[in-house]
Amino acid sequence: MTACQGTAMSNPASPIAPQADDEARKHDFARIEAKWQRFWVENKTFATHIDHNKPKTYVLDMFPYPSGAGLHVGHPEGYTATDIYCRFLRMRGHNVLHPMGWDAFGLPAEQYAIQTGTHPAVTTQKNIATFRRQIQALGFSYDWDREVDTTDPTYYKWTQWIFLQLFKKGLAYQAEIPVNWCPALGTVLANEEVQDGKSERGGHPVVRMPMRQWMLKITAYAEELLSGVDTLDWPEGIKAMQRNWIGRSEGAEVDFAVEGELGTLRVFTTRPDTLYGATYMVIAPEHALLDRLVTPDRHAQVDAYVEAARRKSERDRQDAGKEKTGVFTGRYAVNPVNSAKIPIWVADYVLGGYGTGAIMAVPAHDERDFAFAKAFDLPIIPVLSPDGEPFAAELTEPFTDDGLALNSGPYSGMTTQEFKRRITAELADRGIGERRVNYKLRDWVFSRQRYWGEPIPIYYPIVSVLDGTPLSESGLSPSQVADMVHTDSWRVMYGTPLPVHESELPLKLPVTDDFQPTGNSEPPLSKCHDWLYFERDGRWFARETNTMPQWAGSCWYYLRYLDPHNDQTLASPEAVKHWLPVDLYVGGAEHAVLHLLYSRFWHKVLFDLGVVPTNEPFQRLVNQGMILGEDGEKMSKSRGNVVNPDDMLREFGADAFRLYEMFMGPLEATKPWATNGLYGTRRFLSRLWALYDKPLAATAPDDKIRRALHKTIAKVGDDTANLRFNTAIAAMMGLLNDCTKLDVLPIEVAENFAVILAPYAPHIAEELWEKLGHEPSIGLVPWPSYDPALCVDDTIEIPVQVNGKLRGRLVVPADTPQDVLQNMALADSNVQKFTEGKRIAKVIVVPGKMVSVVVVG
RNA sequence: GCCGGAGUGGCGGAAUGGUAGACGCGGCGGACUCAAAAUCCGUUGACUUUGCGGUCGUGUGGGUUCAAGUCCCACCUCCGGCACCA
Repeated sequence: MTACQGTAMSNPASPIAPQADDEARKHDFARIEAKWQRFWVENKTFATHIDHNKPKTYVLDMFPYPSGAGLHVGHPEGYTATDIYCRFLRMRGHNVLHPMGWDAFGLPAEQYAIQTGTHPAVTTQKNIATFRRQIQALGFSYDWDREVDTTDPTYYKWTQWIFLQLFKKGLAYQAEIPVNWCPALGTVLANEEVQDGKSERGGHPVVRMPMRQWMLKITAYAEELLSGVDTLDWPEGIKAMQRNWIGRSEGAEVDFAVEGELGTLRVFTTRPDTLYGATYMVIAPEHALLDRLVTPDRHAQVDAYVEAARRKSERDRQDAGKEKTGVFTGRYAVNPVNSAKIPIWVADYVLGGYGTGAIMAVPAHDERDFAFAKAFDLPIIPVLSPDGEPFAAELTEPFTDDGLALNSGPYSGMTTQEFKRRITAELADRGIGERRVNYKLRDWVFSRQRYWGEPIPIYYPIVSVLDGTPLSESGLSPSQVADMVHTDSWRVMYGTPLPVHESELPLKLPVTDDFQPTGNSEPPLSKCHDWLYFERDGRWFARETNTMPQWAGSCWYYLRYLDPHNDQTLASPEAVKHWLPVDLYVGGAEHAVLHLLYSRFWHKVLFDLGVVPTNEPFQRLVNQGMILGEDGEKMSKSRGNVVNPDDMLREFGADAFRLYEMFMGPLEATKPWATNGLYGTRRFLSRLWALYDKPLAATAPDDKIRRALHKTIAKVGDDTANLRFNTAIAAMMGLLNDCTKLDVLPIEVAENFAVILAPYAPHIAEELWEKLGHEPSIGLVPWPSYDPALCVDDTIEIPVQVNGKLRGRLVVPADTPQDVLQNMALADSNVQKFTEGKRIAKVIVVPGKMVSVVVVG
């Protein structure tokens, strides 16, 4: 065992030497951290291989979008947590998979390209390099051999492959969907980019325009996605959000006959028990039957209303608030249960895309119908009350609870539940209704009119407009084909999508320097004629020019990590079988719904295809809380409260930074940044460093410090296993405070302290380990065990309460029996002050805990 | 409005129903220094007492209990998400 070199007190004291010596003995984090980071990379200390002799644990971070701004302090919060956890599990003998990669397709790189002409691939690689450098500077134990990049063709080959499987299963289809088209910008905008019907940037008008889009039929998995939520070890809030997003609701569809031989209008309702109270009907402005329903005298009004509704963006239609608008169509329908004649209105509070796009309105028992009926003076007829008795006065608000029916013919007096069951059955018998389950969840619009995304591996025949014959002229150039398609005699047969053969994947994104919007509604790829048009077997075809959304690459990246270099399959069966599911997934709550839902959807499809062995991808999910600025506000450039990790690392070092990020509070909590706190963790490390300058003692530590050590090992192990990093660090600070008082440092303490610190502050731990004469890496040392007997004190302090108030403390051996405690408590002079002259009604003694005396009088 | 989470010193936070405020930041006092920084030692919930001690104290109001930050009921505030889904 090498003694610490720090025993330099004996140095002959030249006036300068002691100072220089002090300097040399300081914790030089910059040198130490660089040294060990290099060591880990060069020795591939954290490269992971399948090892069936150890329990496997797959710990996943949400991989970042490598933005130009670089890392902010929020990123390393989750990454530090998982790193500590992984290092800890390795020391506990687990086979740990812990990878990192880049979610690198996306809008910012493309916008930057439009502004500067720099190709998105260049920007992306530069940003990735920055992120990688920053992440590595934090000393994380990722297996860098498994790094993935969603923009790498060897990666998106498999994103495309998954799309083809979806297509072949009928889960990918095309539809005309209204999008936000901004003619001035010549581009399609996301809902977030539109405000008050104007583009967020520039304030140009935006119109809703139907456009051909690729859709994924996530609704086919609605039920499975919903029921699967129950099996997940996720925060309740996130699970609730997923359930809410899927939005299952049970009810019935009912046909209403429309007057004038116009057939029937079908509605969806969750309250068929209120059918007798339907006093009017409403259909959505986009309803297919609307045109036929409107009576001639009403056409002008209805058309104007529909036109106005169409112009509003989805968001505006919602932002308009609860102010109800609508127009009578002039037409009536017949209530199937009581033959009442009720008017049909058109109103935009009914959504075209949900249920049947039409409702029966029961104003007495529905908030929205009530507001509408009040606004347009329509009748409100109660058909339900808490006790089945009519309401004494006119309703001032709708009664929406369950209760007993009234005014409902043979059903009067029936409970809501019973009524629903019976009427649904009866409607079904009469052939005018059926039980029905609806979901709020919509199919996923999967195409983007952008350049920087995965090409969708689909192509289409080019045919003659006149007679549909395929374009099979040989000797044409792609540009000539483009010209022909742009005339009106040839067209791309979008109705006949053909999948690119799997052997031709990846379908690479063409290299171009023209990412400018086309100015029409065509995506930028439509300008890459050489890529777009190709001849095969004498016929000409056009490729799909839409690209995939950013979600695509992040939907399945956790699978590619398992076997990132496999060019035969997205990951080998052996790898997926060994590693899945992800045991712990850590990331921000901003992905609570979309990313996690889309990922679960793809995973379930892959499960059905037999590609993965589990039906859920992420068994346990933890959301790290947001880190706010020092002012308690969300960090943002405009507020000027952004903290740059590079600055922090330079001044405090990675170990102090990691400790601080974890010491701030519970991982899940939102908490404000305080750079001052970093002085605390840096001071902790300097004092720790100085501790190892004390003379080392091979003798056993004294009882007190020994107990402190064992308690700390127990506490840090337990807390780390449960992701309670803040209290684990506090415990280590406590141990250091105890050790500081020592004159010599027992080796048992020196070694174990370094080992339990290693997951948290790995650089200094490695250095101390080496100083103690051991071979690196400390990360490979088994987690120390502790003696439970040493974790309880033999002398304890017992509080004594009189009538619930603390009146004394007894310092006694831990095993002091009950009766002795009681006698001591009652004999305590301060306790006696409060029992004197009173009757002792009861004495409760909890051995090892406390004594509670109850007095009366 | 609905769903989820949280309210504890000057600040971040800690507490299997059993001594509230661990640990850290900041403050105060002291040591070292010509001085300052750094470092080290002590102290630090409020009020009160020379001291021992006492009173109050975990968003508010009730309740259960020998004992409540913790459990129950009602409410208030803040944060996050959803929001005309019939």
